[in-house]
Amino acid sequence: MVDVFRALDDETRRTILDELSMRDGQTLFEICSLLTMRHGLSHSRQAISQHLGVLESAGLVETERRGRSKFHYFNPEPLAAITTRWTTRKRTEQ
Amino acid sequence: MVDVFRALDDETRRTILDELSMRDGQTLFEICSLLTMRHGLSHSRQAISQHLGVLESAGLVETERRGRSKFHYFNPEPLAAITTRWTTRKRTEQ
DNA sequence: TTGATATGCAAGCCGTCACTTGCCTATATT
DNA sequence: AATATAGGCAAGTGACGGCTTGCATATCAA
Repeated sequence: MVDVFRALDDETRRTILDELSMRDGQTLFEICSLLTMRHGLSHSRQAISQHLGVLESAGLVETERRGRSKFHYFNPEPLAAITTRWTTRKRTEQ
Repeated sequence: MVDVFRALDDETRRTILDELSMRDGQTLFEICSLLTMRHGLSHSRQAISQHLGVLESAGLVETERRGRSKFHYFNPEPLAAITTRWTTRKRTEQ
């Protein structure tokens, strides 16, 4: 299990979330292509696969397998806990 | 310069933000005490000092020096950019 | 069935991060 | 002035993370 904070601490993973938030349901190869074409990130397929594994482990990406393809979907729900941790907190006067 | 995502990718730093968000203007020694007493984190003074440096470099903590003491203040503003990056984004239909 | 496509598993390398240790500077106290 | 307090700087260590490489599995097409 990877927490949301670690999952977000990587620019490649953040860019993957950018792409998925714009266009859901992409496969590993499609994501690899977009990262190379639009962001100049030339990583191996396995590197991206591991990144997607981290994002899925943190609950930020959900997957659905059909045939030999695996489709990835962005789930923004875990992001809510980040800000609420420090915004909705009672203050102790000094 | 440290970005917000890296600064948040550490439980000790997140706990420091917890403490500062509850009670602003604490010194290094006060923060060290709280981490040991209330959270069982027994790190050296230098370790906490380095964490505060990271948080300050990310803009999450601001400091004010008076005499030989340095007071630390929580600044939640950089947190806003995290969620807005993925929530306020136009979606491309597939 | 044969070959191509889409992905998974695992080991290894290398850089970075968190933490410690030792020493130093500056301010306050007596 | 001498001592104590609050913090800073820098080098070293151990562990973890990101990436690659090689091989394996599963599905589709011809």
